[in-house]
Amino acid sequence: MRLTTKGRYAVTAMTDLALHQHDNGGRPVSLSDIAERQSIPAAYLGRLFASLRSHGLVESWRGPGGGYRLARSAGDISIADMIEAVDERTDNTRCRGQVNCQDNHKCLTHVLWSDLSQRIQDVLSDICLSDVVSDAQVREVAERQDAMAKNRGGAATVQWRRPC
Amino acid sequence: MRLTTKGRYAVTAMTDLALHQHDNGGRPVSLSDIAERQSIPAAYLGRLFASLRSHGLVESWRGPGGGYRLARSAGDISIADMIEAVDERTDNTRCRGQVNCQDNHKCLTHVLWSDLSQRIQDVLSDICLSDVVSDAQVREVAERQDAMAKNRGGAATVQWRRPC
DNA sequence: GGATTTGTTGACCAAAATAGTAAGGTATAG
DNA sequence: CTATACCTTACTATTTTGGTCAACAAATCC
Repeated sequence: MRLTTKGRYAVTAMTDLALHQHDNGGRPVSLSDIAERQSIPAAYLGRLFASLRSHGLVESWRGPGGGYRLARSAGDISIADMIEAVDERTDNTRCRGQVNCQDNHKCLTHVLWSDLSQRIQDVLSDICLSDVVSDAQVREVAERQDAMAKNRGGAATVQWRRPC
Repeated sequence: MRLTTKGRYAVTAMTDLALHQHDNGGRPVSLSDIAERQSIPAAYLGRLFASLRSHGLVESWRGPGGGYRLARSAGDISIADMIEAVDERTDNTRCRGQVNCQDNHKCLTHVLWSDLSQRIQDVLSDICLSDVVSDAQVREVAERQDAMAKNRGGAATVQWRRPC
């Protein structure tokens, strides 16, 4: 599990999604809105959302008025879930999961690292999206971002469609 | 703080050093011995040790019989210390420590990430080299590695010299 | 003093991963 | 039919990583 820009984008975008999920009567939140609010390249973010979707973290709707919504409750999505979804595991141990990496036994690195990465995984699994969303600092930034956003269009009509 | 091969090498090599510090009457442990035992390219490891040294984690002696020893007690060197020493911080937030990364304020990513990386830092700061060395699995691998090593030369004479 | 050993430093390099772009395709609303 | 918005693939540029090499400096041994 590595902390990289890709994972950061994913967490940021998911946080934005969680924060705006109930705007406009709960209609899906569009990619371009998220990208603009969070200053993330839209085309790049689109690919990240494809991963988030294939990992079952979000649902998507196509066509006008389409966009994304969380597929599970925010309390049920951990930071680890989001990072894992976009950060396709490029094996961390160089041992390719094998146990006979040196002299037909485990190498020292192997022993050290599996424990260490598990601990980090645990930390990230222990924080969920709802924790993030309810954080005071996060709310403060979000409110400023909303204030910044142009008021585009009036209240939308509530609609329900089946996700893709 | 990122978990990469470089940091893994550092932790592995430091662990090896700690384990063999009292061999041969406490004379410095040579780079080539560590590299061979842990299957790490010697030239590469040499550069990592240069970083470890400049960060005050090891002391070095040149010339025949030279090598490295821990500069502090193993209980006083954390995993975070070792990784930080070799993994020259390539700023994790893209905001370059600035606080006005979006709209003249903190961006959401900034808020999220500084907290998250702090938590990981805490985990890695909480484990020290002596914890690693006393781990049962680690000792087991180390003993096998020692058994593997050729018996080169008899007991060396004890010597004391000032580090570089 | 000279050869040898061992760490130190800098320049350099190749391969991989990352971050990002572009373009064509599919589904849906109106 | 057209505009919207997600979906997918292919491509590219840049950065980082992991690694090598050679020259150099210090210490020891003879």
